[in-house]
Amino acid sequence: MAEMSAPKGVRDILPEESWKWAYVFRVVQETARHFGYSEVHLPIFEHTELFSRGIGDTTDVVEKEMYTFLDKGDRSITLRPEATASMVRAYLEHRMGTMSQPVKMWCAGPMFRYERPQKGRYRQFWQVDFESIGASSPYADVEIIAISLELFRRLGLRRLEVVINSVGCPECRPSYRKRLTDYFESRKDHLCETCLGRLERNPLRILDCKRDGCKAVTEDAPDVYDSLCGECREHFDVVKDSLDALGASYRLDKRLVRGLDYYTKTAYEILSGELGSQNAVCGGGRYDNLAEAIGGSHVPGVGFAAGVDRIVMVMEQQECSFGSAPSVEVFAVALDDISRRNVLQLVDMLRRNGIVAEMDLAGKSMKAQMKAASSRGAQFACILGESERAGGTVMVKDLATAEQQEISLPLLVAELKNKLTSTRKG
RNA sequence: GUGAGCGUAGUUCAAUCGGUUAGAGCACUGGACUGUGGCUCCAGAUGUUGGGGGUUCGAGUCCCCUCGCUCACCCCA
Repeated sequence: MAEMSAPKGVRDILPEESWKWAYVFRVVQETARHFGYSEVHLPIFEHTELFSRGIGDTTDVVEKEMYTFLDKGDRSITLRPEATASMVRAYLEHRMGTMSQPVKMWCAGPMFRYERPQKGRYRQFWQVDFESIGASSPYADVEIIAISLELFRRLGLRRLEVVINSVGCPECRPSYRKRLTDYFESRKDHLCETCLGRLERNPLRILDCKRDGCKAVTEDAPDVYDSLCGECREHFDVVKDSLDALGASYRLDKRLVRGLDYYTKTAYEILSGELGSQNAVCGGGRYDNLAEAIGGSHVPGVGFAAGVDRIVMVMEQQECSFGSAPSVEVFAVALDDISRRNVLQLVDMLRRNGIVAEMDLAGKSMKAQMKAASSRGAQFACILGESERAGGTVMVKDLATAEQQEISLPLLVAELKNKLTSTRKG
């Protein structure tokens, strides 16, 4: 039944998984607070132009991966493929340049890219995005990298690889680009077809081609580091020194590129070996020319985005803790129809007192209610029948030990809380 | 956009060389046990074999198309 299934490349996060996601978001939120980043909620769609100018109209993302449509007012609208452009747009639109700089914000939400789905890649996927806008100092870059490291440390991710590079700035990149183009031009016949295309549009991209032939050619390609201008070199040195000071290990990789003019200086990614071929769990860098590209004044910025789907995937693979799973503390059981009314009141009273309580909603027999109580994972069953009604009591059964105890109604909450504290967390 | 593998019940899988009415475990519902879950036993419900077309006396099985899933290329978080 095609009409009964979700569109290709999207997925439902169901109860068995959603509590794990909630845990990840809680950790993100807390980490953001400790680093002084404020949460913002930005729109899921924007003017198409924001992305074609902000991301670059020669990128694959903009050329063929965007969900773009005309709305009823004939405006070209695009479901956001990433969050950075919106962040900078919001910064400019709300004149955040008048605030104390940098402005540090984060957001979380779904992103959309029309791509062929595969492991760790969906058409709707979730990212958490941190941006530090308005400071050009390398310490802003370092803080961004540090947040992502601390976030993953708190989540318990292991065996991550941090890869960093500097892609230069509008001062030094053109000359590097020229040297690179000249170099590849002379070895054209060794390049694959896609790289021949890249040669004209974006020669930096050839550096991370995975084909053996191209890889071999890139071995002797001009080094980015030799081409960095003084400012970029100094910036990069401070970033590296600071990471050393923080005890963070990283690998330099001159193949890591962001070929567009708005991306400047620091570029980094954090990779995990548990993800298959979509191995980046986080990626980011500096974009000092993005604000201008989307029509604003010159505002430097740096940030990262981390993929929530992939984070959860790695955490599951590495059996990381997601805190405690939601659990039912009390399941109230009615022995007859008259007791159902009392059970309803009982459950209501327990909930008001902060106890996780449930009851049968399907009109089941007592036996089936008991079964439901244990399949829901309840710790206690509170049984209510004719004799309990008469005595103003409730029969409390510990479902793990099968011990039973009749407790009078006024004492019930205190008794239950007492029994629960031994197993309760947080 | 390109390539490969796979689609049978909610789920995991079975069904001989193409042969009758497509089965089983788990899960679900009910009962044995009329006020006590887990264990056991019994019973029940659930399928357009992803969809369409073709070959054949006969198709879950073979062929074509299509859709979907998975992985990889590509790209990225």
